[in-house]
Amino acid sequence: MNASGQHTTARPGPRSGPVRLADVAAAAQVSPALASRVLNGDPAARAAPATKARIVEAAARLGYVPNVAAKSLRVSRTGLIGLVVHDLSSPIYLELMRGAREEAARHSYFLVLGDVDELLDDDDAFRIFISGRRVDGIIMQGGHSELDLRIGDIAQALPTVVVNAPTEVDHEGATQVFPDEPAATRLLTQHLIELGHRRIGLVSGPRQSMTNRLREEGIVSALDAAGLELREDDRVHGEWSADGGRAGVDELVRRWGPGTDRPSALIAGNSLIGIGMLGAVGRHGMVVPRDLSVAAVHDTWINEHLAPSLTAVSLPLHEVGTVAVKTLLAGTNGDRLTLSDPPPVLHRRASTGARPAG
Amino acid sequence: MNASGQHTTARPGPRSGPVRLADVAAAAQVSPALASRVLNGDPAARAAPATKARIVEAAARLGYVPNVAAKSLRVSRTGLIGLVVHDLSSPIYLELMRGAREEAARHSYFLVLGDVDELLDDDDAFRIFISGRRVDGIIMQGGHSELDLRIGDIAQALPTVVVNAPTEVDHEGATQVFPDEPAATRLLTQHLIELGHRRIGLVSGPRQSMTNRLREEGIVSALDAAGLELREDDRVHGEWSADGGRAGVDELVRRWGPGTDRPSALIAGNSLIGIGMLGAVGRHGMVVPRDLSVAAVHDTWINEHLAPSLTAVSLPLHEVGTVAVKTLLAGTNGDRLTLSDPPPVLHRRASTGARPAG
DNA sequence: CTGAAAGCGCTTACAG
DNA sequence: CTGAAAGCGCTTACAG
Repeated sequence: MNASGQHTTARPGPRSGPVRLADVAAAAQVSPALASRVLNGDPAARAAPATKARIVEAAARLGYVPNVAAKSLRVSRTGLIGLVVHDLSSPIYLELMRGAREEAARHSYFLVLGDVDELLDDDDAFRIFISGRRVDGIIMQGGHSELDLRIGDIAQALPTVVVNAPTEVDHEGATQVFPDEPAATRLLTQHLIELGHRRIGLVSGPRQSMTNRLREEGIVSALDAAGLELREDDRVHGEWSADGGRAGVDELVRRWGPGTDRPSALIAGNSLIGIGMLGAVGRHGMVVPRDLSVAAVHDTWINEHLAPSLTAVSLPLHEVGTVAVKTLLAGTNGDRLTLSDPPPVLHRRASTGARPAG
Repeated sequence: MNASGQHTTARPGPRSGPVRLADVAAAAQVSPALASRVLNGDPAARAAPATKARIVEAAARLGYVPNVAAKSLRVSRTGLIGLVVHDLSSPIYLELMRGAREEAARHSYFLVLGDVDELLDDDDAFRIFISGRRVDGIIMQGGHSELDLRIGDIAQALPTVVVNAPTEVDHEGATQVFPDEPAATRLLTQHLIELGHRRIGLVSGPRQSMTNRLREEGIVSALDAAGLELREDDRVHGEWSADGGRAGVDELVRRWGPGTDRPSALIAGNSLIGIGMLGAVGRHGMVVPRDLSVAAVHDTWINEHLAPSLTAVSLPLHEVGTVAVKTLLAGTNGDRLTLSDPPPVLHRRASTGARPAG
């Protein structure tokens, strides 16, 4: 159109690939630099409103979506958080994952799934995940003895938050976030005491695990306040699973023998154990709660649908997930956060009742 | 040390940041190009074994981990697969997620979690996830009406595999992977027929959902082969949840009224519904399986621990996950794969029994 | 076969 | 305030 007749009409044909920032800039007749600043809301960019509008409009019209890899390379941020879980088949931590995912989304972050065992087995995967700047930070479930040993190393390479299961020792730089476990089991125990139970047993996970110890601590303190105790022969430790719950009840029944005095109520160390216990108690010919009350840690949707429905105390797992992400993104470091908000809540259901008169 | 005294001793101080390919190359005294080729196992790189060893050794010694962002930018591959799920609180698809994660890991891929509703609500998130080259491909659960409508668009932007819930129509370019639903419910129904049941009811998810239709198809065909039918008034459709199961039983009981003839067995459209049904049946004063047999689709670990334990047919969800990833990475396109390996397996448990004599 | 060079698409000191 | 230029760390045609 102009004198030379070239520059205005001879615009390069539409590029085949995805729209780049340069395309937007060209369309809006500004430099890529300015386009970048405006699109990213840089306050220093005080272009004329009309110019800004032109850039935004061009981006929208062309369907511009920033190339994440290029951005990452430039700013050394991936927009990803690694979530390392023990076992993707346990529903207990779904709520935690959910909380973490939601909070991440609020910050325009996405979650990348890692598996503890795989990461430990595959050195390459471990290195890529941890040191390959594949993620900006990592949230991992504590309580896995082998992985716990490496938390220090991991935290050195990457912002790290350990959730849920506190570890023995503090780890240089790793933040820990977990629910107030003793408060939860205290509540559960008090409920049973109020129902008249004087001897209360426990089926839980590995005895030495921090999680078990904290949960026992709450039980013992509540019993203690009532002048009662958690007897050595009334506790069984095993797996954190329904099978563990079943095995625990089997073991207790074996110990009791016929005619012996026995606890009138049992606490399940977690929700899976509780489910297993309920089934096992029935199989031994006892009726819950008439013969034995059962109450569990973790309030999941299943509890309400079990027969009998399972009394349980809720743990703020959703919050653990959100707080873990917040902490990670805030760059807080090395703290140990015990979540007390929301506090554990007792959900009374059909599996707990008054101590039998006998 | 040499004449000039500079070049040998004045090696640049160790760079502060992470080790780059250039550092490895320098340490091994080769070009970055060769280092890249050797480290990536490029068969064209036929350097002397000693040279190769030097490169590998240098990489190991320096703890070199490739920068994922730089690699991505260069090769236009992220090494990530997006997994878009409906509801991170449903345990049913954990097995699918697990299968997908494992298969992804085998190919050195990681999974990024997306949420259907969030992606639909947040246009930015949707665009970044789908078009930002944030992931190399996407696996999404079908059966979400709103998202199903956009499958075509998504598949156009990205290799897409729809799992589990087949959609109404085929989508240009999207592969679908799902279990053999009719085979599963056929097995379940045949089991009940063999137990002597002649009238069998159903509590399932939304009537028009493809998943429900396929599951009904199997039931009807098995009944048909035995000269029986699925009566209109013996089926209830609602949510795919335990609450849905409970509501379904409530509704059926209401319909039956006192003294009426009624089905002697019910099929649960999925595992959550089955759990809800078991609880509800008990609450209505009926004993399973004496008064009513219950059998469900999906064999999860919970079934065994319910009271009574729940008869169920397994679906190859783990395989759906692995096949989805394989398909995605193989670049296969536009097929509809019905998985028949492993075939559905019936797990007989205590919730199904012979038809009462009455 | 190997190396020098270009370039993936961004952002951001730096100069104007 | 804006633009030209450099550079994030890789890989890969291209030339030798």
